[in-house]
Amino acid sequence: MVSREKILEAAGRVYAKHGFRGATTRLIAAEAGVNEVTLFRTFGSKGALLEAVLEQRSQFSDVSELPNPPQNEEEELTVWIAEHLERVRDLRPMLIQAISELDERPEVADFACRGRDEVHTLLSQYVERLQRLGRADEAADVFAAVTMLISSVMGDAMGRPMVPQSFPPVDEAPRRYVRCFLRSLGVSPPVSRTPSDPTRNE
Amino acid sequence: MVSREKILEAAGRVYAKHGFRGATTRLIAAEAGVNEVTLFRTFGSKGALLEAVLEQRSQFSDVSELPNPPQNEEEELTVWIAEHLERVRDLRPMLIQAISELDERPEVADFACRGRDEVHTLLSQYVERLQRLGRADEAADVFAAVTMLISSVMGDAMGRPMVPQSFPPVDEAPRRYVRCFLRSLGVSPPVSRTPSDPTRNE
DNA sequence: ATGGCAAGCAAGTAGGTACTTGCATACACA
DNA sequence: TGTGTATGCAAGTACCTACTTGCTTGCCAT
Repeated sequence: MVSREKILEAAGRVYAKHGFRGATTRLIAAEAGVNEVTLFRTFGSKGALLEAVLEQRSQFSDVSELPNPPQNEEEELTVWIAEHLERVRDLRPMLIQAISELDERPEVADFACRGRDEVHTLLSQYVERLQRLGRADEAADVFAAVTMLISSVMGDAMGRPMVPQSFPPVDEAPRRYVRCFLRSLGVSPPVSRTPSDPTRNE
Repeated sequence: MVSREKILEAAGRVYAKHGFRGATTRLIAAEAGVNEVTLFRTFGSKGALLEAVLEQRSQFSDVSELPNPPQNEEEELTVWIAEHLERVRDLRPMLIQAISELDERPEVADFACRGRDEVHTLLSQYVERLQRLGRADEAADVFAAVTMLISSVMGDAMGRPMVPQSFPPVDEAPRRYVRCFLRSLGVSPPVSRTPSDPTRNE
C-alpha cells in the first residue's frame, strides 16, 4: 500500500500551491502518479484526505530548547532563530493557504498557529533567565520584544520571496535580528568580538 | 450607473472573504443586490472585475510623512506606526487572499507588496535624521531594526485575529513596538516621563 | 493453478461555474 | 409620443468538480 503515501505527499504539495479549493482531486492524483479513483478508494473523500495530510504534518512540530543556563546569548539565539526561521520557511506555502481559508475550514486553525505560543514561551523564559543573571535590563519590555522578534521571523519567511530587498541578506538575517532584539533588552554585546560589523544593507 | 459601484464594493468584500477562486459571480451579484447578468454586462468577465477592484483599491495607498526635523521620537513614531497598523489591518483580508493566490494571479503582486518599500524608506530616513542629530547610535543596524518594526506591524495586523494572546493589548501595541525599536537603535528615552510603565502582558 | 487484493481504466451522475442569449420592463430625455 | 439605455428574468451552453460504478489487469501467497 504505497499509494497512500504517494497521495499524501502529492496532496501536501498541491494544497501548498493551490489551497484546498484549488487542489482538485485530478491534480493531486496526477501529481501522485496514481489513478483518481485510487484516491477516493483510499481516503473516501477530498476532505478526509486533507485531514490525513494535516494529521501527518502535525508530527513535525518539535521546537528545540534554548540553553539553560544561558552562556553566549548572541550565538545561542542566532542558531535557535535560524532554525526557527527555516522551519517557518518550509511551512510557508501551506501556512499561507491555511490562513487564507480559515473562515471556510476552521479545522486547520490550530495547524496555522501551533508553535507560535510555544516559541514565545521558550524565548520569554530564556530572557527572564538573562534578567535574573543581571545580563538583561530588568525594566525591559520582554513581551513586546519577544513578539517583535517572532514577527520578524514570520515576516522574513513570508515576505522575503515577494519583496527580498526589504530584508537583510538571508545568511545575515538571523544574527542581525537577534542583535537588535538583545539590544532592545539592554543586553550588552560580547566584549571579545570586533564591535561593529553589522554590515549595512542596500 | 450606480450598479457599477455596488458591484465593485461587493466584489471587494467577497474577494476578501473567499479569495478570487472562491468569489463566484453569483455570490458577488447577490452581495451587490444586482442581477448576475448585470455584472457581466458591466465588466465583461470575472477577471476584468478583479482588475477594476484592484485599480480602485490602488488609490488609497498614501503613506503620511514623518516629521522633519524629528522632535519627540516616541510620540511621532507611535502615532505614525499606529496609523500604519490600522491601514494594514484594513487591508488584511484582501492581502491574505492576494498572497495566497500569487502564483496563479501574478497581476496582484504589486498590490500585495506596494507600500512596504515606501514605509521602509520613510522610516530609515527618519532614523538617519536622528543619527545626524546625535540622538541615535551611529553604529546601530538601522536596516534590520526598520525591517523588524515593519514586520512587527504586519505580524500584529495579520496574526492578532488568530492568536491574540501573542500580542500586547491593541491600544498599547504601537507604543511598545516603538519603544523597543528606539531602544535597539540606542535612542535614550525622554527624560520628562515616568521611566517604567511598559506594563507587562500575558 | 487459484483465490484475494490493490490498482487501473472508461464511463457516468449530479451539481457548480463562467458566460451568453432573448425578451420584458422601467425610467429619462427629446 | 417615441427612443435609447439600464436593468431584471428565464433559460441555455460548455466545462469543471467531487464522487461512483463495473469491469479488467497484475501480483502474491497458498
